[in-house]
Amino acid sequence: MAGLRERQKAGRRRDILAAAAKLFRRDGFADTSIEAIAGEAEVAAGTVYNYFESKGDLLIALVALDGEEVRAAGRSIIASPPKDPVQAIQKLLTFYIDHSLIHLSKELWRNAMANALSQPSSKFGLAYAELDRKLADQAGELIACLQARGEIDSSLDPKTAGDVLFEVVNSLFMVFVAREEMPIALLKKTLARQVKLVFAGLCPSDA
Amino acid sequence: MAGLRERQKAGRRRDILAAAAKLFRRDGFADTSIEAIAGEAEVAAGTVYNYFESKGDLLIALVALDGEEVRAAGRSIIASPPKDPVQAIQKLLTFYIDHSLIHLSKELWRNAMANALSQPSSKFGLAYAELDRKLADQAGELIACLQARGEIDSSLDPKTAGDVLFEVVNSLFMVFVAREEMPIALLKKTLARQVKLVFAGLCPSDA
DNA sequence: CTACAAACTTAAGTCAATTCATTTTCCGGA
DNA sequence: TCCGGAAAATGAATTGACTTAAGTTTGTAG
Repeated sequence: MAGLRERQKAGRRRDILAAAAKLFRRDGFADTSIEAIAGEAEVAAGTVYNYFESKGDLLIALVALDGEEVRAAGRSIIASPPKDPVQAIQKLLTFYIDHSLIHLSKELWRNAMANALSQPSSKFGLAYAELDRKLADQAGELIACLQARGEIDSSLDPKTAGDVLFEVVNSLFMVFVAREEMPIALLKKTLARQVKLVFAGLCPSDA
Repeated sequence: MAGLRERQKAGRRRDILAAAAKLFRRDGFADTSIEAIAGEAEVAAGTVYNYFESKGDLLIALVALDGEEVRAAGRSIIASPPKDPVQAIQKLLTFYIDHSLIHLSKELWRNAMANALSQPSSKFGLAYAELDRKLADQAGELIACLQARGEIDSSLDPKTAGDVLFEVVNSLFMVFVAREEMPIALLKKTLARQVKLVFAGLCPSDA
């Protein structure tokens, strides 16, 4: 009968996460205290720790929500990728980038990544790592799809190719969020250059 | 005459950094307090803040020392790279990896990276970013060198290629330090697979 | 030799995340 | 309806990074 206690618990969790989302976005991560989040959610500070292991976990939980959204949308790109393989890859990766700033600022991304890095074994640190893996797998799926159409050397391991492409976009994204002044256009331009290079490869052409 | 004050100051700085290195290595980052570092260096806690902006900066200073060492050693590899271009690249990148754990544990790397990420504009956050850039540039130099020997398509931008290769090794290194149980052999194996793929490129071979 | 200013050190704070002993709330059974 | 115990909430206490204001030390100019 989904007892009252269960429902209250789920509700509290939502309330706390919503309060955190609101305050993190409004005041930033560093300037939002647990007290403030607790106040906004109308609970005591200690209660927050019954639902989340730390302030950082709260942020990573938000990132994870965002990640699921991106991943779901990414599927539709894979379903009908552009003819040109380089464009297909660019489209998926650019999509990841464009979505990243809809819900979260650069400051929040920095702190989320920093927390995931320094606490990789916590419940939410693992969640972050898994999200990354899923997005890399998604890139791998796209590669497999392009291989099936003969656009990409079919002797290559699509998983490895997906990993490399995700590493490239993820590394560039880290630089992007680390520099408050760097415009998203520059990130995309750099990404395009690097994807082209990965596509062409380093070995001398037979020309 | 290199006034007494100057010399004392340099000495203190060295003492504090040495104390931090000792305690970080022995007890880990989280379990080492500024008080303890100050005690080991025989100064007051506040004094530490005259030399370093934060506990994280202290760690990044250690990483920077390590980084300079790696970079200097990397030059000798570039000076006489192996004949085979894939092997040359592997040798440089594998060297970075092998050096990484000589002075710093996985836990220290995680915390150093996390600090550099969350405070990218602090003095030492910038130092970390610059170190990364220098290592990426070094990879670019190697590519340029291989291009000069005709081992690599000379129409490619060596800087871009160096960036991509460094992103690959750096991303894999982050996964490596995030997983306490991951052996260095697996990291190298994965790196080898990805480097080969970047070398070959994704486009269908003309076979 | 002496007085002064700049730079340094210190120790006593402040502040906010996290913990924990205690109280309150909910549930199932008598 | 009432009771015992488990789960959850509470907020005061703890902890440790970082700040600051006051006191020292050092180099220097008169």
